[in-house]
Amino acid sequence: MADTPPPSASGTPKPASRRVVVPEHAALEGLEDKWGPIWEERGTYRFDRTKSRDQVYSIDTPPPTVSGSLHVGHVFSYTHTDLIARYQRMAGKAVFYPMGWDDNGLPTERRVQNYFGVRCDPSIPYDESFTPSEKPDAKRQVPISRGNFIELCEHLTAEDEKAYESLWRQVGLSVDWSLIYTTISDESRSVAQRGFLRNLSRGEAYTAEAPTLWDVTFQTAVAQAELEPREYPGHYHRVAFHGADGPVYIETTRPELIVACVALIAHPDDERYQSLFGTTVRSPLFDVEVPVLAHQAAEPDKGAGIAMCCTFGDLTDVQWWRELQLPVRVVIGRDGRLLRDTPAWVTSEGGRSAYAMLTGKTTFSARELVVGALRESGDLVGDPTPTQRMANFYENGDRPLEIVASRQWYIRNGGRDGELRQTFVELGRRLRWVPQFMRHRYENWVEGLNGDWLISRQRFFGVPIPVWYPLDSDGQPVLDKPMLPDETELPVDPAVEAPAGYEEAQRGEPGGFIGDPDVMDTWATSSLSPQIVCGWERDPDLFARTFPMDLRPQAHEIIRTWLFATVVRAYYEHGVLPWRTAQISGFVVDPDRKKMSKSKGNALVPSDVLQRYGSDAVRWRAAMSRPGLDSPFDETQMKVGRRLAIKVLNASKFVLGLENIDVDAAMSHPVDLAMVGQLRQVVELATESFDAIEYTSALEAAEKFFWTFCDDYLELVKERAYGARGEAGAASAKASLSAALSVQLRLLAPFLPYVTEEVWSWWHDGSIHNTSWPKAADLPGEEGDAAVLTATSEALAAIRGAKSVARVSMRAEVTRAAISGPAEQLDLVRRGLDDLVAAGRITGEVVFSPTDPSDGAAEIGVEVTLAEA
RNA sequence: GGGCGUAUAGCUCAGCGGUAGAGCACCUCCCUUACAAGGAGGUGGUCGCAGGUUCGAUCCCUGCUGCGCCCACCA
Repeated sequence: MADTPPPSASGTPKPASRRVVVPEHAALEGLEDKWGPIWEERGTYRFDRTKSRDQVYSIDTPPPTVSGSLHVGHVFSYTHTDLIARYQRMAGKAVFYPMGWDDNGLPTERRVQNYFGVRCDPSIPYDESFTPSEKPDAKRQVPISRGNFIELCEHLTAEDEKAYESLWRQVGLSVDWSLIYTTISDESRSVAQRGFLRNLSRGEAYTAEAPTLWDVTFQTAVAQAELEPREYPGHYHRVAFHGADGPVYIETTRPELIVACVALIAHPDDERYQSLFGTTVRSPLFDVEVPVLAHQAAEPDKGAGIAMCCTFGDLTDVQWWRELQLPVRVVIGRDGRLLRDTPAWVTSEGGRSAYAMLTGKTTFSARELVVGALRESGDLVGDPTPTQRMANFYENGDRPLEIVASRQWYIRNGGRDGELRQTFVELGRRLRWVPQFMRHRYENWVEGLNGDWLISRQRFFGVPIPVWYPLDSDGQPVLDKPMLPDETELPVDPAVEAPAGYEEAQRGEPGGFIGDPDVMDTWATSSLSPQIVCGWERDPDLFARTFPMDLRPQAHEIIRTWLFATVVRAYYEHGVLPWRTAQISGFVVDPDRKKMSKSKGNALVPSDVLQRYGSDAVRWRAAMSRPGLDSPFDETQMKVGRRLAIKVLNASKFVLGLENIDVDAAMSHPVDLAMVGQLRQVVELATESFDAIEYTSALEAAEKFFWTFCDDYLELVKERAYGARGEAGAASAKASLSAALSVQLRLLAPFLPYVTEEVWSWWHDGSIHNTSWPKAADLPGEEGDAAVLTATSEALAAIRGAKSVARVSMRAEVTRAAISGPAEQLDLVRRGLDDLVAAGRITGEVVFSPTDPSDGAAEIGVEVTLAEA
């Protein structure tokens, strides 16, 4: 590895003094393996930390979740970022381009469970000699200690991360691989815990006992941002509550929750229930008295128009509970089963015996039992009618979430504070979004928040909440007197370390302490990615040079999570937006326009595609999908990119194979000046596009010109460059060809880093990726008339067309050419006539016949007479 | 229910007040000293539908419709 920073990009690159060496057989194959190690060795992409903030371009790379494999969609979106990184580097910035792995959290735990056939049981002591089974059985998971479990997580993620890095290197991401981070590392843990402690000290984080969305499979709380509504089959049950003046019918899909009913609720304007408001009714089976209340969130046309409110069946229940100040009646435990103890509010004998049959049952069997009992008691009207109801699921779970009351940690995000919410909306408006319309996603989400951000998880492989609680003389934790570590001690694990002033032996003892058992959700760490990579509090010098960052590239599906959470944390800690620009990439979708994802089984393994077409080709295809737009995967498109890369190779072989190129020779020929003039415009267009993060437009401009350059210009000047019409003409052609090639290779370098580097190495020392982005001024020579090339090319195309129609070779001699067109067009053709004559193989006379402009014939036409075959 | 995006050639997409564009695919031809993993030429579209503005609309406005996504709802 090079210790010295890469040469800064400045000035017009000069060819090496050594002779140009064009290989006999140039090919794309093997370029990845050749250049990857050289870039690493030379430190081509190393961040130059001597540069000040205004000379730095810093990128907040998304750390991919380490859960086994990356797919083609990842390759595309990470390439989009790399295009910008490479452009900025060539444009003279010191590019701060780290890479991270998101390896903490549930996806990792789940993968470890399946991979090794284990599960974490925190009550088991650490076993130093533990080794996972050779033949794990995912169905019969072996319980192991938390310590052993975490070791397995670390082991497996380390393996996965190697594979990820190797893929990214193959793709050619110009990441500075010395700037690697993982979200479970000590450094990330320190940052996450420090961030949390700061939030806590400023009152932005707090703990509260509250209704919490709970996944009974994973045994953890989940946050609003992790919800996924899904269709879930159920039945409507029409059930009678007993009122003073007869039965009141409600409809419910969850009869097992009747015991937890705290009120019946109808809309205040609903005529049917006016007389019932203020009265009470008794629940069937359990005979619990509940009030009938009015609330505007009740919808008259839903079900019976009057709802059974339970604490808690769904989020509307939570709203009613909060706004109508209803009691909490918890019947479902964290295991998803009905509580063993008969609830205290069920007082009648009949009610208590009715509950007896439900204790410890799953919600599913409890429902069946309750329905049977209701049918028997006559409180069920008719048969349950099947329905598809929407239920909230944890995005990684497969059982509907329950709502349980539990103590959790929260960070304020405006979900319960309109003013704060508005602050975050405002911050979102100050961010530059690419594409712009993605801002709506953000505003939709922030404005729809209904609670603070729940960050604690009852899991194992994550960043521990850095908090202890003293135990009173009864051994009960004193929750309102948390004990916090000093920032210098971070990271801490309260599960194995004792707080200051305590001995480990006092853990769990009366008068001793306990550690908070929870870990933070992975977003609570990744929301600090700018702080982690920029060295917040660890390396103030680096931080000053890189933060706030320039670019946050990410997928649109995680605007509500990663992007929003990062804005929240940076605002609290630094009072600023964490970056200037958010670049939102679209999805790669399958031919049916469905998002490609591993879980859907339609994901493509990228290594195959990269192998077959080459990295440059795949990158080209990625670059053709514009920011924020979904793009279908289509292999035939890869071939187009590959063809471009091959063309670069071949055209370069031709240009650099010319003898005695004098780069300082005067460009004098009108066709040369025209080509160079057009290229100047392309440079400006490509630069503007890149500055606007419109990499696709930059590519299109460069590519379109390049094909014209090859198909028309190169053909026109080939003979002249070989010296057929004298030294001056040849020198002009060769100087133009070489200048244009240099500029075009650099325009294409961000897209095709391998082939451009290969060609560059034939005639330059050092990497093309450390040279300067081309400027119009790199193309010397007087201002030419760009139209000369266009007109001459048009005439050449007409000659080719005539030959094609006549079914003769392009080499066929033309004994007479009559060129027609508007007079001013013909003048342009005259200026390039010698090249046209050579390229068109015109051996006889050329006549010009101007057309009358009033005829409307604006095009150049050529009538040819061909030599006898 | 609210919002965002999108609709142009068989496919993927540009364009955008002034006579429809590219690439792929398809057809025809051509071994030409950078390139047959190539080159040249060609076929192909009432620019989703209906109104409106305008001398003129694929483009601007309004309303529909299809597709995709985000948010909300979940009795």
